[in-house]
Amino acid sequence: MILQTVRSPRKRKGHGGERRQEILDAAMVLIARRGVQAVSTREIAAAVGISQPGLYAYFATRDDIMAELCEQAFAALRKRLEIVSGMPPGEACLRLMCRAYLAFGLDEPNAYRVAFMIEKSGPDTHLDPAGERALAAGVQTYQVFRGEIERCFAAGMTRNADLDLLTQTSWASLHGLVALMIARPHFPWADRDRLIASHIDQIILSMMAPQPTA
Amino acid sequence: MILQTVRSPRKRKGHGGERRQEILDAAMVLIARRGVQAVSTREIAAAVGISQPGLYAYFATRDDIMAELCEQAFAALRKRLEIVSGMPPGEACLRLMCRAYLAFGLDEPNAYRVAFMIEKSGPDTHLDPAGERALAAGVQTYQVFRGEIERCFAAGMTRNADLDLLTQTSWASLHGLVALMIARPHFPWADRDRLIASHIDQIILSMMAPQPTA
DNA sequence: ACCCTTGATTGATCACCGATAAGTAATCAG
DNA sequence: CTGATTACTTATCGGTGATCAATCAAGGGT
Repeated sequence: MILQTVRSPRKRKGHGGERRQEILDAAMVLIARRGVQAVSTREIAAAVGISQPGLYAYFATRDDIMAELCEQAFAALRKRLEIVSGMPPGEACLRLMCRAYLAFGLDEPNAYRVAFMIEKSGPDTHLDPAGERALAAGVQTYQVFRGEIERCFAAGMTRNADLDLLTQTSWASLHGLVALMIARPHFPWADRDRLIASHIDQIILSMMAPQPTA
Repeated sequence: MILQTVRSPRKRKGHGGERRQEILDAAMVLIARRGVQAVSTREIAAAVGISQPGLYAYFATRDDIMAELCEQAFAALRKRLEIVSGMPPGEACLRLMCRAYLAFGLDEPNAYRVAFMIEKSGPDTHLDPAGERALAAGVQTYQVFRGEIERCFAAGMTRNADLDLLTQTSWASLHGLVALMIARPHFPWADRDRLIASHIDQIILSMMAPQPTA
């Protein structure tokens, strides 16, 4: 595969953050084309027209690049979720937010993968700096999601269950559908639109039903 | 890390299928210890006491080893799900099956990862042989899951929605919780037991409610 | 007892990976 | 013009999955 773009359309005089974003953009394009795991630092470097070690002037690590892309992906998801922030609270608002979440994951599977489906390694319990940043971005997005649910509940939706419990259950359900459909596209899935509708119904139903957990 | 076991406890004379399972067992142990992505063919070979190229007499590819482990993982999940096959159909049966699913994923995160969370690569649409086998194992397990739901529905549970739709929605929800909790253990999760209870409630509720999708 | 075929296993090697070290070329302040 | 700083390079390291020709252990035929 030919990887280099214009072979260094400009060199020298790289004044700060410009190259940095160039690298991130190139990385995202390559990820979309060849998959997250398959993209190498050499490919990224070639795509922006610099040598492979040149990347390390801007990022400490390959994972650092991924972490930055992860932050950007979470920001994009956050933006999608926030389209409901101006809506009157209620069921329609929550439905739309769920729909926005699924649309993001299914429209931009690679951004979604970068945000949610990169696992650092095994069972070692501590977080490296890149992992910290990624998690923080995730938590921030979580809080937007949670905030909207809270708003709808405060405005009179009946269920009085634990807000975090309900938010995490709902988020996990949404994630499950996106992650599975992305990761296993060859599975004999039911009709996509009906599946989405069914899934959202499930979530909304659990939000509005009287709390059965006890 | 010291990887070799007894440094080649026995060499030569690998008569057929015995070595094969040895390799798989060693691979699974190493995966549990160091993570799926971090385990190399050299480590696996050293653990069973053969050279690295020696693996390729038994498996065509590293991914082939993973595919075989994937099949074993799905078989283990299937076995867990089948504990409800002797139960009288009904809500309790479905609840227990959901609980069994979550227990498998959370008890054996690495088996779960191998089964569900290994992504081959990017957006190339076709499946390699290893991927085919993994998918087939997944479908087989799906059908066990689906079969139990069908049995409960046939025995009088009310909802008459599309069975595949409901099964896939439920499976996806379960997967979402497991996948997220496994992949992001540092997220500020709610209390684990209550989260599990809430999640199962959500799924059961959607199964028993009258079909709202239209 | 011998040889010789067969197949399991190996060391050597390939291309590639992420990362580091040290040197070089361009730019800018004075 | 000089010196320092920045941006980048080449060379290299150890590790990866995979391939290859060579080798070693066993077994059967004679």
